[in-house]
Amino acid sequence: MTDRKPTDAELEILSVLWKSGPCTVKQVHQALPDHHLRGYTTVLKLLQIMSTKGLVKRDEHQRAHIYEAAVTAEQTQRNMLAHLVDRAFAGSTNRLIMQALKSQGTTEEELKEIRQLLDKMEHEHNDGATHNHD
Amino acid sequence: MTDRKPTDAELEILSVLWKSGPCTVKQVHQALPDHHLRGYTTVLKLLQIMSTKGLVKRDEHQRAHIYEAAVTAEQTQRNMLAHLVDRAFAGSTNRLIMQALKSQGTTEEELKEIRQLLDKMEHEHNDGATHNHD
DNA sequence: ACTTTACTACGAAACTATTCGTAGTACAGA
DNA sequence: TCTGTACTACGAATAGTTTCGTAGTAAAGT
Repeated sequence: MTDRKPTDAELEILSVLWKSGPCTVKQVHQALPDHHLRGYTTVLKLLQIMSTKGLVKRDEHQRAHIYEAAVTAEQTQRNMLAHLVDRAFAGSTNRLIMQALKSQGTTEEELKEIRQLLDKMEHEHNDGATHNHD
Repeated sequence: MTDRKPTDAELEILSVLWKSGPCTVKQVHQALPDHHLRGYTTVLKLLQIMSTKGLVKRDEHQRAHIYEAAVTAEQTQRNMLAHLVDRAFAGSTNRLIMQALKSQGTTEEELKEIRQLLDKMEHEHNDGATHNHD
């Protein structure tokens, strides 16, 4: 349910819904970066399939159905991250983080942001848990 | 060339090659976690396809050909990370890192490791120079 | 009422990934 | 040489994704 792995095309549509909230097919279609390359009915079909998969839910009260993401960005991101860690990083989330840090042109602003989260996590470690330093 | 996006099955095979170095088909097959579920010729076929895609190269001097990864783990990881950032994180690597940090049960050890990399990157920001100290 | 417009539903084609079976071949051992 | 083994090559079946065309329908305009 929450642990589905959307395909690329599905992800593209989910991104629109996450960003814009509930939309008609038309709105989704127009919001796609390459909407002139995709047929309208392609998007419709995709949304229908996603609906049966439980990735989106729809409100049929209007003539033009309203589609809405049924999975949150966070859930999906975590799943995909977990999958990637598994497949390409030999199971090590840490390795993924290190690689991501290296490969981006990070601004100081962003580095600071990460550092703050790091601090927060370290606190939680110290308060809550048994820590073993060997 | 460097920017191919391996499929799941391909990634599984690449992982073996990254870990073990050059291998025969047999060796790859046996190294797969679920090798009893995959046919030998399935792996062979996959390796042949990957060869035409440039993901692996092979040495045909032996009767049993030797396959070797033609892309590095790092390159591939970066590509896949970039792809994921694009698709699922609205282009923000930072958001990916934050999410990854949150979703893992991180040890203090690992947090420290990340912090060190962070320090190093901040230094580079400050003096603008590239210096590798390690 | 009739026509046009804006939608949905759905079948089917095109493509890709993954699977394995069968056929062919080099080589080792009898 | 003959036979069995261990390998490669490759076609073809299956399954999933993505595409869109065509048909049907409700609603709005005339």
